[in-house]
Amino acid sequence: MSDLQKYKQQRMQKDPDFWKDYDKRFETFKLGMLLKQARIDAGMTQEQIARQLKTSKSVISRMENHATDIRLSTLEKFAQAVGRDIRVALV
Amino acid sequence: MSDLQKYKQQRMQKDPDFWKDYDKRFETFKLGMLLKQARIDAGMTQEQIARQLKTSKSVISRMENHATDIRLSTLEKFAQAVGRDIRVALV
DNA sequence: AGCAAAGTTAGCATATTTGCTAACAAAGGG
DNA sequence: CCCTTTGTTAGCAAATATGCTAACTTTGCT
Repeated sequence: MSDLQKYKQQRMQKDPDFWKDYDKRFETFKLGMLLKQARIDAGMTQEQIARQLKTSKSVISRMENHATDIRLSTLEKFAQAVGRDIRVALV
Repeated sequence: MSDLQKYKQQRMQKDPDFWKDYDKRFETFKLGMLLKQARIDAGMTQEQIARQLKTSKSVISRMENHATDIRLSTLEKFAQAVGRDIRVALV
């Protein structure tokens, strides 16, 4: 089962009304998953990322889960911590 | 990592002050140009964009010139105003 | 089961963007 | 030139992300 499916199942059980706002939150969710996947691909824990960004692991967790919006600079810092770079384009 | 990035890293250690805000300024510049170009390509004035975003033209000008940082939601709104969409990726 | 590492969340303080107004500058047409 | 449109900038208020602490939960391991 994919991470996406696992996430949905767990979230539905805890928060049955979640599906109502699902579409609204989907973009946020996708970004969080992108970050989480990048971190896992780099084989790092949230705390390791946090140390690189000189912040605390709670900040990282929020970025991956609850962030409603995010600044480009924050995204950039996260990317560098996992040894990558961001690309933003208008398509 | 590109040669430019390597050079900057080495140079940054020797000369921290000069390169202090280099990345930030350069990214801002690039982003501003991207937005401005997108607007011009769409054949729109800053005021037209502003009306779509329900804000004032000064906000648009600042985005294109002086914005030091920007939120993804803001970028997204701008993109929609010029009939496009943003794509953000970790590369 | 018990323990430790990893991850989540809430509440509050701080930092920064964003929104707004108003004045000014630049560019172009009559 | 004069006038209009377009673009720029500063300063302030409001909205929002970010930073931090601390408690809690989950996961994996022995």
